[in-house]
Order: sequence, then C-alpha cells, then structure tokens
Amino acid sequence: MDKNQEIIERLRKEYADVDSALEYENPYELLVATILAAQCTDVRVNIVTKDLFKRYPSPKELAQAELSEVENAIKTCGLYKNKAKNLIACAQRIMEAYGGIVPHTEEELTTLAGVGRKTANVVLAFAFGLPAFPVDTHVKRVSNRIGFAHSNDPNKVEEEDKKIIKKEDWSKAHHWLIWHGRRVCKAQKPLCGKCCILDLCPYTDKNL
DNA sequence: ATCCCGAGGG
DNA sequence: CCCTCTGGAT
Repeated sequence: MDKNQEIIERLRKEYADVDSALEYENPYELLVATILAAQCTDVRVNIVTKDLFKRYPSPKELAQAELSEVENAIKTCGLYKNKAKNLIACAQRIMEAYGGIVPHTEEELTTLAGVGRKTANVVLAFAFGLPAFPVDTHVKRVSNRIGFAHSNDPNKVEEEDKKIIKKEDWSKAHHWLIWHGRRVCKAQKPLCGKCCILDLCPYTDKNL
C-alpha cells in the first residue's frame, strides 16, 4: 500500500472513537460554537454555549442582543470583545441577508463577521454534511510533519491534503489530524514515542 | 511561560 | 509576512 494511504489507515484506526467536542446539532449552534472556539478550549466553549443558547436560541434572538450581555456571557472564552461583536453582527446578517437561515456555501459564510475559511468549512462539513476540509493550526502542523503538505499557507495545505485524502474522508481526516496534533504531534514537545505512525513519518522530534 | 479546533487588519 | 485580541488551565 502507498505510504500516505498507510498513514491514513493508521490514523483512522487510532482515532476511530474520537468525536468532535464541538459538534452541535444545528448550523446556528455549530457556527457560534466554532467562532467561540478560537484560542479557547472546547470544554469552556461547551460550558458557555449551554447558557448562551438558552438566552439566544436562534439568530433572531442573538441579532437583537445587547452587546454587553453577550460579552459577559462569553467572557471566559477569551477574545470576547471581538467575538461578541462578531456574533451579533453575524446573527444580524443571517437575519437580513439570508432570512434567518445559515448559508450553505463558503462564499456566503465568509461574508459573516468573524467567519473565515476554517470556520466556514467546519459548518459546511459538520452541519451540512458537505465535502469540506477545514484547516486549522493542528491540521497545518501535522500535515507538514507527516509529509502530506509542504507549506505554511492553509490554502496550500488544504490543496495538498485533498489530493492525498479521499473526498469521503475529508471531514473525518480533519478530526484525525486535529486529535493527533492535540494528543501526540504537539507543537512544542511532540510525543513521538507514542506516535502510531512514527515509522512512516519523516519528522522526528529533536528532543526525543 | 505556554497553549487553547482563528480572523482581520497593516 | 507581522501584529492584536483574551481568559483560564497547566
């Protein structure tokens, strides 16, 4: 079997049981949770959103929310001033431009405040089940280390990864790479000794 | 100190 | 490319 495909199969097996901590049932909730997730742990996002979605169950309520209220509600997630302002602006645009429905294309999603390609593709993949491959810092780092990608540009990484990974696996591979990056292939001190693809990986930790 | 499933602006 | 935004866990 091809070396890259062997890597994919091992990651598939290793992370078969991991489910995304940020998967919410509806697109609105997933969008909000993903915006909040920047520079914040998934655990805290889940705590904050639990209360947030009671107060603002849909874009309709969030669009009319008081800025200071939203700021206080999400304060523990960090970057709260930007996020609060963006969330409200987001909801307003969803109401005014999209009739209260979260849009289904990357072009439309990225017109929303605080929504870049990563967040847009998360929504496409995990709320709408469309073929998308969101690239975050973990995906970027791990892809480069295992030799799938050779660039710091997320767009280039996406392009290279998509050639190696079958379309049906794109969204799943996003999670495999993220969890591998979080648990093993860490930015600072990667745990190469615990890596399931060590023998296939061109990268070796200098501090190993 | 360092990191957490980024985006926007210069 | 760089910088800023940010609280909380470790």
